Amino acid sequence: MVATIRDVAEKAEVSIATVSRVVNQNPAVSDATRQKVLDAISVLNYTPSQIARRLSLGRTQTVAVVLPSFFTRPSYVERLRGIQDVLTKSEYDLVIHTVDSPVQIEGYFTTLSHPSRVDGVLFISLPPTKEYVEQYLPTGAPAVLVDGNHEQFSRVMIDDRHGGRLVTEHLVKLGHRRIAFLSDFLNTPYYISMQLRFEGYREVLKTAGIPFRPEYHVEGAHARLEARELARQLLSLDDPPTAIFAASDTQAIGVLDAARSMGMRLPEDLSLVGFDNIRDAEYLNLTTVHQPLYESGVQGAQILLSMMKNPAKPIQVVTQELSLIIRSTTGPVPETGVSS
Amino acid sequence: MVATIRDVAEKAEVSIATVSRVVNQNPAVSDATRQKVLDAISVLNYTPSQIARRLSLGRTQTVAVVLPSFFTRPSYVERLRGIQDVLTKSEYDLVIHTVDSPVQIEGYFTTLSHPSRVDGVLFISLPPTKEYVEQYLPTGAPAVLVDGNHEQFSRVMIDDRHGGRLVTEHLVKLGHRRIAFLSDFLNTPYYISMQLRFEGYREVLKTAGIPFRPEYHVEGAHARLEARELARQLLSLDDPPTAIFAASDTQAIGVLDAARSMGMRLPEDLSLVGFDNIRDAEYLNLTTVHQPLYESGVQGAQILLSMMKNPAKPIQVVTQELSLIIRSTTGPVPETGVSS
DNA sequence: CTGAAAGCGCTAACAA
DNA sequence: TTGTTAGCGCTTTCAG
Repeated sequence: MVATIRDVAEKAEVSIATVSRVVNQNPAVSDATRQKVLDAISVLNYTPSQIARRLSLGRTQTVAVVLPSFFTRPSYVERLRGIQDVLTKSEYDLVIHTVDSPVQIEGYFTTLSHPSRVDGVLFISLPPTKEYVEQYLPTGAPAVLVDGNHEQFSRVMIDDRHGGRLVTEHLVKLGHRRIAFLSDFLNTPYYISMQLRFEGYREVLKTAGIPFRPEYHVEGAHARLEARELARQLLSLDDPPTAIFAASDTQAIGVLDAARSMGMRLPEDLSLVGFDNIRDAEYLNLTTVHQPLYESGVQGAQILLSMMKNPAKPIQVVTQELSLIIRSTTGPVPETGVSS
Repeated sequence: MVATIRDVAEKAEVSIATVSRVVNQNPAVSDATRQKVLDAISVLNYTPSQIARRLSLGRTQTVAVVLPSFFTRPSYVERLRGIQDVLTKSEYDLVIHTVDSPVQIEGYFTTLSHPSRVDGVLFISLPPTKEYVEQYLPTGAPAVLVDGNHEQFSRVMIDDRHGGRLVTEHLVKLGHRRIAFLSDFLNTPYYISMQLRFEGYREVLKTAGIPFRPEYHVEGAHARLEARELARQLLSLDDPPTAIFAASDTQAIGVLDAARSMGMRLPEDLSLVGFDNIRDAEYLNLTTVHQPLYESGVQGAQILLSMMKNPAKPIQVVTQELSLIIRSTTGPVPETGVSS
């Protein structure tokens, strides 16, 4: 029913090899024959079968991106968009796979990245398993980590610990000493980045001679609602923090709402810093750390493209710049604060 | 370098047909041989080539979803997630294509949906072009419209006009007569849905004997920031509306901010209704119309799956239920309002 | 500049 | 229950 290369060859009265040549822009075809072929193609409304082409070429012309199933989050969407934008311009198809449990990760890391399925893989915010590293990385399709950090992978990453320091230093400089840290659960396989931010936070406290107070560290699911509750909890302490460092903007927004519902004004009564600089952060005038989300996708995809073109290429590591964006949710520590 | 079916056959000392049988769970294989093959497979770490399989089967085992390039919006992401969730459980790969200009749509509708590339196509919020309908729909891969409405397509849709009525009736019932409508630009190829909501709005006004006031209809880009400006404009009129119907929750949130920044309280000073019931709407306690976004993806994908299984299947149309979710941003018209 | 033919890795009759 | 074989639609030597 659908025209094949053979139909075109027949109609143009040439061989299928010639048709293949004109389709692939091979210059070794006379203008006359080329025209005949082109005509036949348009008459028959012919499109080459990608599948056949791929089998013949021995490549799938497809790259997979694997990411946690809550790709609903703004940060994943942004990264995905970056990837999508560069892949669209290439000859590669993009297929998306989501994983939601650590056990599933295992499976995906192995079967998915098998050369029979894809020519390359992008992992977003997912740490590779040891099995994958040992068994598939050496022989399998090239892989790159976006928002991940593993010596044996090409990757684009940020210095999360540094980010944690940036935020905390800013707050300390403003005179805050009661600084809380609100984040995801730190003990999940996904969020090593959060742990690093936490470490940066603690480092700066230490340097500033501020003792770490466990009650100032709260964890919960990565969502506004949960963050709001955690913030209420924090702000209801006998000796509440004067500043909150939320490990993501999404969570910072929850804090914002909690503060607002408790009648507090920012930055007069409370200072707040987020992380990521998602759209809403700008909109809400939230002080935050900017990390290039969209660009991380773009760069990851570009690195992958280059690795697929030249498999001998050495590991490439891109560390993206972080910058503190000071907006209106941070200010000097309130005068009225009871000094601890 | 990678094991093929032939390697397995050799190692197991059987024919490739037998290997193919065990791989495809064909019961006509003795347990003994099956075991031999299975062993060989695991020793060689064999995975069948999907490409070869597809070529042989004459199917691509791939479905494409085509959507506007701003898939960054919560509503698209939700729909996409629904599609992804059902496809993950099937044997189909999902490839994503975005289009950003009407001219690109044209191209995608034709080349993309060509049978050589995909077995099925899902279009999200994209109206099919006449060319596509005439040339490709009859012979090409089955297609379904998610959030679209066209007689010749299977589709899952909502009654947007009805949604517009629901909102407006609610407002009218509360006593409002100065009701504004804030939306995307109505004259783009994408948002027919917005136009229908607008029509629903006007119908109810008419029924209620409320003349339509052009200055109460404002349009702008689909974003919080733009909506905030539009709302300010609306609220600064000499005779400002007492209620605003925002055609999407995202825009409603912009209105919320505008009102708040002008010192207005909701619903005392202003009533506000959104549309979609995205996560944030619940979080912000926004009165809105719930439309099953995630489910639209699920259903669209299921319909497509059934069409691919049985191409003779007639067109399936699912109209999803809409429901008005009354939360805290709507209330009776303020007493102090100057009656018009 | 053009054509013949082998082969990419698999599936599915058809035979045995 | 198993093997043989003919494709699927294309790319790519190798000859001419």
